[in-house]
Amino acid sequence: MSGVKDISTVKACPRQFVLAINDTLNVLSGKWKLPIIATLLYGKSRFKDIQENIEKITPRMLSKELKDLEMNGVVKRTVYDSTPILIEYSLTKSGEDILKVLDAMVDWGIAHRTETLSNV
Amino acid sequence: MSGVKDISTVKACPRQFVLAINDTLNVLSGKWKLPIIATLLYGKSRFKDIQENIEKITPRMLSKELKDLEMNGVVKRTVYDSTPILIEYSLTKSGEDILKVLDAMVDWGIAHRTETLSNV
DNA sequence: AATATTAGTATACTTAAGTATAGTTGAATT
DNA sequence: AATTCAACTATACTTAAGTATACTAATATT
Repeated sequence: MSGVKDISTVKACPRQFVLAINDTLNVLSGKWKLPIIATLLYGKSRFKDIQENIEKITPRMLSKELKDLEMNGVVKRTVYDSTPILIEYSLTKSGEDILKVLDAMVDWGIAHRTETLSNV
Repeated sequence: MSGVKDISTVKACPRQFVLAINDTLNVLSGKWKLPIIATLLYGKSRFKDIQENIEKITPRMLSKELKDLEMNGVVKRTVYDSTPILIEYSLTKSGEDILKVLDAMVDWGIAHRTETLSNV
């Protein structure tokens, strides 16, 4: 019921829809956001693991993006006060739910490739 | 059947899914892509109209982004050989179908706001 | 003939995003 | 006591994205 369903609906596209789309794009855009989210979906959780899983990301970028995702409520950082200290990154509920968006993107991307190939 | 349905599926996320997601992000990312697509969905079609509809976009950026979207098969440029010459921009089938992605983004964005507010 | 309109292009510049490389802190291992 | 490891931070730099301002070519209007 919250979705944009057709063009006539878009004509009256409310501000909160625009904000919602921008929030979503914010979480997904940039070179490393998607690899990081995918890695966390896959189950890897420690800084080192994520870094090793994503070839060529620098610790600087990983740190920056993780902070960014944490601030945006997509990633949760947990410090385990064990010895040695363990820091675990995980997706929040919202973070996991973003799969639905990725799902729609996969569908569109594949359909689009088919579409554009058939028009050559 | 092309969608990413759950985490176990993601574990085996095929290359073509990644490519598809990247294609989609490519079409949507940047400061002006969404406003342009929204304007075309709304029905405006001439360069001037689009420019007037999107406050603060420079002709340079509009020109660049339209070319980009055209190359990506999302926008179609039609030259009407009338006097005066008329150039019309419109969304392709794929371009219109991207509404489904926007739809998923609206849903996630709104749910995410609700979610994060409830966690304060 | 001078001015306006549409659909842009050209050049120079600024800001944002990302990279490279080295260093830090605190505990653990040898 | 010296080295290693995890989880980063700091500084300097490059590349990409976006802005500002002015201009052009082809017609149309006054």
